Amino acid sequence: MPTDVKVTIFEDNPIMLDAYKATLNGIDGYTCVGSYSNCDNLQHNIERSMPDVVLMDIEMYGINGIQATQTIKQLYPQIKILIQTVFEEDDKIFDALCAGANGYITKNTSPVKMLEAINDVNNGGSAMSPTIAAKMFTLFKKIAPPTITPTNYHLTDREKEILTLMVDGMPMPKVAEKIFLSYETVRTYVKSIYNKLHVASATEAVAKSIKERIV
Amino acid sequence: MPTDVKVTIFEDNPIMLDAYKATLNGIDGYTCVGSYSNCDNLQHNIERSMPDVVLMDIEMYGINGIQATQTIKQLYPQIKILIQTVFEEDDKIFDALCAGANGYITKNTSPVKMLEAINDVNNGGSAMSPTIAAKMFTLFKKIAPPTITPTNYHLTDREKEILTLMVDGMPMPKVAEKIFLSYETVRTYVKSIYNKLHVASATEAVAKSIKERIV
DNA sequence: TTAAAATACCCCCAATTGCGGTATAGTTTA
DNA sequence: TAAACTATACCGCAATTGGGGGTATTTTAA
Repeated sequence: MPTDVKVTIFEDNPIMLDAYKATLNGIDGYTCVGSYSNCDNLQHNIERSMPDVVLMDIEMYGINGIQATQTIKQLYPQIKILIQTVFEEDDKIFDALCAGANGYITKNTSPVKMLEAINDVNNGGSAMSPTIAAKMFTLFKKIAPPTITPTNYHLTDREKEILTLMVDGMPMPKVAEKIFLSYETVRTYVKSIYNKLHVASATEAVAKSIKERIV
Repeated sequence: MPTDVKVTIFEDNPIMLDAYKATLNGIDGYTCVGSYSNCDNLQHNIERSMPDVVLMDIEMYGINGIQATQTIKQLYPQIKILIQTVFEEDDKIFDALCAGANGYITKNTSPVKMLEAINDVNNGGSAMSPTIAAKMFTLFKKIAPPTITPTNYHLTDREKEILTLMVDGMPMPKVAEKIFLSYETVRTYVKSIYNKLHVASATEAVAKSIKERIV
């Protein structure tokens, strides 16, 4: 028999907290190893329970779920975090994803779906409610569009290398130093980059590179 | 009794095509209104079947699933498209999302899950296999701005205005001309921007502005 | 195999930028 | 009301950049 999936719950509402705990402990394959109604002593509580999966309420007093997610992920990247929320706000989703959440489900999700989601994240996948997924798709399209038809500017490896350093704001003399080329050579490459990108300055090149994800 | 969800299938493999068709027609609530093994006469086939949901194989001869998705979405944005794939390549997912897909599931998905996914997209949600979702999360984090908490650099309106023009690659003399300020004044603002952004050059400022969506 | 890229290097010169200042008038706010 | 901030403007100097011209190998592709 495989080991149970160890779950720690963070949930504002004590009634919900108990309900989740009961659900988990009542079903084979899952054990609730910790349940907390706030994120005080977060590190201590995580270290004591050492869960596989954390079920994290996003709306909590004090430290909120997103901050807690960040903290946990920093300390223990292998712990999977499943965010739970009543709201479906775009920026919250966005923040949660950036904080390193592995899944994002709404609170009206059925217990069956919830256990499924816990399984999914525990197995290295991600779980999302359909509405959340739809929002993520929308968000994705919003921030991704620049590369609908990625133009190929035929930059050589050296050119891409130099362009990348330029995007990091490195002045050419430093670039030359870093990649062991003469200053003049770097300048020659930069000129070539400008030609290929149809720009006339470093700022333009950098802007275009980032916007069109050239580097 | 609610109307059946009308589904049109595009699938390379005739055996799979028949299997999907049989599954759909065999279960209450779903009707297969069209099944095609390629995307020839795409528009005609869509117009004749007028589905609620399209089940689209991504790997097909001739017009591929992504192109077809784009075409269908352009013609009939209300039709939901569920992409099906054996592969789980990052750029395919990316392209499919950009083309306007509503869901993305792997072919090893069980019929139950598939019907669920069809329902999800039909109800305006999105469906994703856990592995796909995980990949999307990763992709998302890669292209999302690195700032979890967008830093407020307290730029004044003028500073933002000038920074915006810089991001467009405009040299300072041109900027001065454009906003009717003296060249030296623009330079003073630029210095102030660099201070606030903690950068030392135009390229750095531009890179930071775009990456952190300051402008 | 021959032409075209790609790689690497150099010089000059004018324009632009970065950095250090200073200064004044007006507006906010503590 | 005094202090702080904002918007505007200027100067000098050194460094960096942009644009133009070169030259020479090596690798790639037609």
